[in-house]
Amino acid sequence: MHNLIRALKALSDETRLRILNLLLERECCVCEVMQALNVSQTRASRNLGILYDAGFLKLRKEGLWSLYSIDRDGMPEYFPYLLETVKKALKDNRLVVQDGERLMKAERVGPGHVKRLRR
Amino acid sequence: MHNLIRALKALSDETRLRILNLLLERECCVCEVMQALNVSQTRASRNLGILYDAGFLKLRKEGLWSLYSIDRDGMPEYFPYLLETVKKALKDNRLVVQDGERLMKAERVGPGHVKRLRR
DNA sequence: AAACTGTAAGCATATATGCGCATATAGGAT
DNA sequence: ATCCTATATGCGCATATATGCTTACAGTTT
Repeated sequence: MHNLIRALKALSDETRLRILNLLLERECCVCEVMQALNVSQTRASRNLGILYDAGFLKLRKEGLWSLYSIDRDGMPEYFPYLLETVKKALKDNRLVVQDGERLMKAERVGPGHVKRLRR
Repeated sequence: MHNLIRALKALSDETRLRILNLLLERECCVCEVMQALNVSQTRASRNLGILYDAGFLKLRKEGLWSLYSIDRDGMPEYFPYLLETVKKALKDNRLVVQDGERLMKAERVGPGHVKRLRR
Protein backbone atom coordinates (compact mmCIF):
# COMPACT_ATOMS: atom_id res chain seq x y z
CA MET A 1 0.00 0.00 0.00
CA HIS A 2 2.68 2.47 0.99
CA ASN A 3 4.69 1.76 -2.13
CA LEU A 4 1.65 2.40 -4.28
CA ILE A 5 0.96 5.67 -2.49
CA ARG A 6 4.56 6.77 -2.95
CA ALA A 7 4.31 5.94 -6.66
CA LEU A 8 1.05 7.85 -7.07
CA LYS A 9 2.45 10.82 -5.16
CA ALA A 10 5.48 10.77 -7.43
CA LEU A 11 3.15 10.99 -10.42
CA SER A 12 1.04 13.78 -8.89
CA ASP A 13 3.28 16.60 -10.05
CA GLU A 14 3.54 18.42 -13.33
CA THR A 15 7.32 18.55 -13.40
CA ARG A 16 7.59 14.83 -12.79
CA LEU A 17 4.94 13.91 -15.34
CA ARG A 18 6.88 15.93 -17.89
CA ILE A 19 10.13 14.22 -16.91
CA LEU A 20 8.51 10.83 -17.19
CA ASN A 21 7.29 11.61 -20.68
CA LEU A 22 10.83 12.49 -21.70
CA LEU A 23 12.18 9.25 -20.32
CA LEU A 24 9.46 7.30 -22.08
CA GLU A 25 11.21 8.53 -25.23
CA ARG A 26 14.77 7.80 -24.18
CA GLU A 27 17.36 7.79 -21.43
CA CYS A 28 18.36 11.30 -20.30
CA CYS A 29 20.94 12.93 -18.09
CA VAL A 30 19.99 15.64 -15.61
CA CYS A 31 21.29 18.40 -17.85
CA GLU A 32 19.13 17.26 -20.75
CA VAL A 33 16.07 17.21 -18.54
CA MET A 34 16.70 20.72 -17.29
CA GLN A 35 17.09 21.99 -20.83
CA ALA A 36 14.06 20.13 -22.19
CA LEU A 37 11.79 21.34 -19.40
CA ASN A 38 13.57 24.67 -19.04
CA VAL A 39 13.84 24.36 -15.28
CA SER A 40 16.65 24.75 -12.76
CA GLN A 41 19.25 22.07 -12.10
CA THR A 42 17.99 21.63 -8.55
CA ARG A 43 14.48 21.07 -9.74
CA ALA A 44 15.44 18.55 -12.40
CA SER A 45 17.69 16.59 -10.07
CA ARG A 46 15.28 16.61 -7.15
CA ASN A 47 12.34 15.39 -9.16
CA LEU A 48 14.36 12.73 -10.94
CA GLY A 49 15.36 11.56 -7.48
CA ILE A 50 11.74 11.36 -6.38
CA LEU A 51 10.78 9.28 -9.41
CA TYR A 52 13.81 7.11 -8.75
CA ASP A 53 12.91 6.56 -5.09
CA ALA A 54 9.35 5.69 -6.09
CA GLY A 55 10.75 2.87 -8.23
CA PHE A 56 10.09 4.14 -11.73
CA LEU A 57 13.67 4.84 -12.78
CA LYS A 58 17.08 3.29 -12.87
CA LEU A 59 20.35 5.16 -12.79
CA ARG A 60 23.52 4.65 -14.76
CA LYS A 61 26.65 6.73 -14.22
CA GLU A 62 28.82 7.64 -17.17
CA GLY A 63 31.67 9.96 -16.33
CA LEU A 64 30.16 13.03 -14.80
CA TRP A 65 26.71 12.27 -16.09
CA SER A 66 23.85 10.61 -14.25
CA LEU A 67 21.75 8.86 -16.85
CA TYR A 68 18.21 8.09 -15.81
CA SER A 69 15.81 5.81 -17.63
CA ILE A 70 12.59 3.90 -17.05
CA ASP A 71 13.34 0.78 -15.02
CA ARG A 72 11.13 -1.60 -17.00
CA ASP A 73 12.58 -4.72 -15.39
CA GLY A 74 12.93 -3.56 -11.80
CA MET A 75 9.52 -1.96 -11.30
CA PRO A 76 6.55 -3.63 -9.55
CA GLU A 77 4.03 -5.49 -11.72
CA TYR A 78 1.42 -2.76 -11.81
CA PHE A 79 3.70 0.22 -12.55
CA PRO A 80 3.60 -0.26 -16.33
CA TYR A 81 -0.17 0.27 -16.22
CA LEU A 82 0.35 3.59 -14.51
CA LEU A 83 2.97 4.62 -17.06
CA GLU A 84 0.77 3.59 -19.94
CA THR A 85 -2.10 5.62 -18.53
CA VAL A 86 0.07 8.69 -18.06
CA LYS A 87 1.46 8.34 -21.56
CA LYS A 88 -1.97 8.09 -23.15
CA ALA A 89 -3.43 10.90 -21.07
CA LEU A 90 -0.63 13.31 -22.02
CA LYS A 91 0.02 12.26 -25.58
CA ASP A 92 -1.19 15.53 -27.07
CA ASN A 93 -0.39 17.81 -24.18
CA ARG A 94 1.14 21.10 -25.28
CA LEU A 95 3.86 21.23 -22.64
CA VAL A 96 4.86 17.64 -23.17
CA VAL A 97 5.15 18.15 -26.92
CA GLN A 98 7.28 21.25 -26.42
CA ASP A 99 9.50 19.37 -23.99
CA GLY A 100 10.06 16.72 -26.62
CA GLU A 101 11.08 19.30 -29.17
CA ARG A 102 13.48 20.98 -26.79
CA LEU A 103 14.94 17.61 -25.87
CA MET A 104 15.96 17.10 -29.47
CA LYS A 105 17.97 20.31 -29.37
CA ALA A 106 19.41 19.69 -25.90
CA GLU A 107 23.11 19.10 -25.49
CA ARG A 108 24.66 16.87 -22.90
CA VAL A 109 26.15 19.75 -20.97
CA GLY A 110 25.16 21.04 -17.57
CA PRO A 111 24.47 24.28 -15.72
CA GLY A 112 27.92 25.74 -16.32
CA HIS A 113 27.61 25.58 -20.07
CA VAL A 114 24.00 26.61 -20.08
CA LYS A 115 24.92 29.67 -18.07
CA ARG A 116 27.62 30.49 -20.57
CA LEU A 117 25.27 30.12 -23.53
CA ARG A 118 22.88 32.58 -21.95
CA ARG A 119 25.37 35.43 -21.81
CA MET B 1 -2.83 17.57 -17.44
CA HIS B 2 -4.27 19.28 -14.40
CA ASN B 3 -7.20 16.88 -14.27
CA LEU B 4 -4.84 13.94 -14.34
CA ILE B 5 -2.76 15.44 -11.55
CA ARG B 6 -5.85 16.04 -9.45
CA ALA B 7 -6.91 12.45 -9.99
CA LEU B 8 -3.49 11.09 -9.06
CA LYS B 9 -3.35 13.30 -5.98
CA ALA B 10 -6.77 12.03 -4.98
CA LEU B 11 -5.42 8.49 -5.18
CA SER B 12 -2.25 9.32 -3.23
CA ASP B 13 -3.76 8.85 0.19
CA GLU B 14 -4.39 5.79 2.29
CA THR B 15 -7.83 6.86 3.47
CA ARG B 16 -8.99 7.54 -0.06
CA LEU B 17 -7.59 4.31 -1.46
CA ARG B 18 -9.47 2.47 1.25
CA ILE B 19 -12.67 4.36 0.43
CA LEU B 20 -12.27 3.62 -3.24
CA ASN B 21 -11.94 -0.07 -2.53
CA LEU B 22 -15.18 0.00 -0.59
CA LEU B 23 -16.98 1.72 -3.42
CA LEU B 24 -15.58 -0.77 -5.91
CA GLU B 25 -17.69 -3.25 -3.96
CA ARG B 26 -20.86 -1.20 -3.74
CA GLU B 27 -22.46 2.20 -3.26
CA CYS B 28 -22.00 3.58 0.25
CA CYS B 29 -23.25 6.46 2.35
CA VAL B 30 -20.88 8.52 4.47
CA CYS B 31 -21.87 6.77 7.67
CA GLU B 32 -21.07 3.36 6.21
CA VAL B 33 -17.68 4.57 5.11
CA MET B 34 -16.86 5.94 8.54
CA GLN B 35 -17.84 2.67 10.15
CA ALA B 36 -16.01 0.49 7.65
CA LEU B 37 -12.77 2.47 7.92
CA ASN B 38 -13.33 3.34 11.57
CA VAL B 39 -12.58 7.03 11.02
CA SER B 40 -14.29 10.28 11.97
CA GLN B 41 -17.27 11.67 10.10
CA THR B 42 -15.25 14.69 8.99
CA ARG B 43 -12.55 12.51 7.57
CA ALA B 44 -14.95 10.27 5.68
CA SER B 45 -16.91 13.17 4.25
CA ARG B 46 -13.87 15.23 3.29
CA ASN B 47 -12.14 12.41 1.50
CA LEU B 48 -15.27 11.34 -0.31
CA GLY B 49 -15.54 14.94 -1.45
CA ILE B 50 -11.98 14.91 -2.77
CA LEU B 51 -12.60 11.72 -4.75
CA TYR B 52 -15.81 13.26 -6.01
CA ASP B 53 -14.12 16.48 -7.12
CA ALA B 54 -11.43 14.48 -8.87
CA GLY B 55 -14.14 12.86 -10.98
CA PHE B 56 -14.15 9.31 -9.63
CA LEU B 57 -17.51 9.36 -7.88
CA LYS B 58 -21.09 10.29 -8.39
CA LEU B 59 -23.50 11.34 -5.68
CA ARG B 60 -27.11 10.39 -5.11
CA LYS B 61 -29.20 11.81 -2.28
CA GLU B 62 -31.73 9.63 -0.54
CA GLY B 63 -33.43 11.30 2.39
CA LEU B 64 -30.70 12.30 4.78
CA TRP B 65 -28.16 10.05 3.18
CA SER B 66 -25.52 10.97 0.63
CA LEU B 67 -24.85 7.86 -1.41
CA TYR B 68 -21.55 7.81 -3.22
CA SER B 69 -20.54 5.36 -5.92
CA ILE B 70 -18.01 4.97 -8.71
CA ASP B 71 -19.03 7.14 -11.65
CA ARG B 72 -18.29 4.61 -14.39
CA ASP B 73 -20.07 6.58 -17.08
CA GLY B 74 -19.02 10.11 -16.20
CA MET B 75 -15.30 9.59 -15.67
CA PRO B 76 -12.58 10.34 -18.27
CA GLU B 77 -11.46 7.53 -20.56
CA TYR B 78 -8.28 6.66 -18.69
CA PHE B 79 -9.69 6.64 -15.14
CA PRO B 80 -10.82 3.00 -15.27
CA TYR B 81 -7.20 1.99 -15.85
CA LEU B 82 -6.21 3.78 -12.68
CA LEU B 83 -9.01 2.11 -10.74
CA GLU B 84 -8.12 -1.29 -12.10
CA THR B 85 -4.50 -0.79 -11.08
CA VAL B 86 -5.45 0.29 -7.58
CA LYS B 87 -7.81 -2.63 -7.22
CA LYS B 88 -5.21 -5.17 -8.28
CA ALA B 89 -2.46 -3.64 -6.19
CA LEU B 90 -4.57 -3.70 -3.01
CA LYS B 91 -6.49 -6.92 -3.53
CA ASP B 92 -4.83 -8.69 -0.61
CA ASN B 93 -4.09 -5.70 1.55
CA ARG B 94 -4.81 -6.29 5.21
CA LEU B 95 -6.51 -2.97 5.87
CA VAL B 96 -8.62 -3.19 2.76
CA VAL B 97 -9.81 -6.68 3.66
CA GLN B 98 -10.69 -5.56 7.19
CA ASP B 99 -12.59 -2.59 5.80
CA GLY B 100 -14.63 -4.93 3.65
CA GLU B 101 -15.52 -7.07 6.64
CA ARG B 102 -16.54 -4.07 8.71
CA LEU B 103 -18.60 -2.75 5.82
CA MET B 104 -20.72 -5.89 5.92
CA LYS B 105 -21.56 -5.19 9.57
CA ALA B 106 -22.07 -1.46 9.05
CA GLU B 107 -25.50 0.03 9.52
CA ARG B 108 -26.84 2.99 7.62
CA VAL B 109 -26.76 5.26 10.64
CA GLY B 110 -24.51 8.20 11.34
CA PRO B 111 -22.35 9.72 14.07
CA GLY B 112 -25.17 10.17 16.55
CA HIS B 113 -26.07 6.52 16.58
CA VAL B 114 -22.49 5.35 16.51
CA LYS B 115 -21.82 7.40 19.61
CA ARG B 116 -24.76 5.76 21.34
CA LEU B 117 -23.63 2.27 20.37
CA ARG B 118 -20.24 2.92 21.93
CA ARG B 119 -21.60 3.60 25.42
C1' DA C 1 48.33 19.79 -8.21
C1' DA C 2 44.61 23.19 -9.46
C1' DA C 3 40.66 24.55 -12.04
C1' DC C 4 36.47 23.04 -14.01
C1' DT C 5 31.97 20.55 -14.59
C1' DG C 6 27.68 17.79 -13.68
C1' DT C 7 25.04 16.29 -9.92
C1' DA C 8 23.37 15.89 -5.16
C1' DA C 9 22.19 17.69 -0.70
C1' DG C 10 21.54 21.16 3.26
C1' DC C 11 19.00 25.12 4.55
C1' DA C 12 15.27 28.49 4.34
C1' DT C 13 10.75 29.61 2.79
C1' DA C 14 6.29 29.58 0.63
C1' DT C 15 2.52 26.80 -0.20
C1' DA C 16 -0.39 22.68 0.15
C1' DT C 17 -2.43 18.88 2.71
C1' DG C 18 -4.83 16.14 6.30
C1' DC C 19 -7.38 16.28 10.27
C1' DG C 20 -10.11 17.42 14.47
C1' DC C 21 -13.22 20.57 16.62
C1' DA C 22 -17.04 23.21 16.32
C1' DT C 23 -20.77 24.80 13.67
C1' DA C 24 -23.93 25.21 9.65
C1' DT C 25 -27.32 23.06 6.74
C1' DA C 26 -31.10 20.40 5.38
C1' DG C 27 -34.23 16.63 5.50
C1' DG C 28 -37.10 13.72 8.88
C1' DA C 29 -39.66 12.71 12.88
C1' DT C 30 -42.60 14.08 16.68
C1' DA D 1 -42.64 24.55 15.29
C1' DT D 2 -39.13 21.91 17.66
C1' DC D 3 -35.94 18.47 18.05
C1' DC D 4 -33.09 14.76 15.75
C1' DT D 5 -29.94 13.09 12.49
C1' DA D 6 -26.66 12.74 8.43
C1' DT D 7 -23.63 15.40 5.99
C1' DA D 8 -20.86 19.45 4.73
C1' DT D 9 -17.83 23.24 5.84
C1' DG D 10 -14.98 27.12 8.20
C1' DC D 11 -11.09 27.49 11.09
C1' DG D 12 -6.69 26.40 13.12
C1' DC D 13 -2.78 23.50 13.64
C1' DA D 14 0.74 20.25 12.50
C1' DT D 15 3.05 18.29 8.91
C1' DA D 16 4.41 17.58 4.08
C1' DT D 17 5.88 19.35 -0.41
C1' DA D 18 8.16 22.08 -3.96
C1' DT D 19 11.68 25.19 -5.02
C1' DG D 20 15.70 28.41 -5.11
C1' DC D 21 20.16 29.54 -3.23
C1' DT D 22 24.31 27.87 -1.77
C1' DT D 23 27.54 24.49 -0.87
C1' DA D 24 29.47 19.75 -1.03
C1' DC D 25 31.05 16.00 -3.79
C1' DA D 26 33.03 13.28 -7.44
C1' DG D 27 34.80 12.83 -11.79
C1' DT D 28 37.50 15.42 -15.76
C1' DT D 29 40.74 18.25 -17.82
C1' DT D 30 44.91 20.80 -18.00
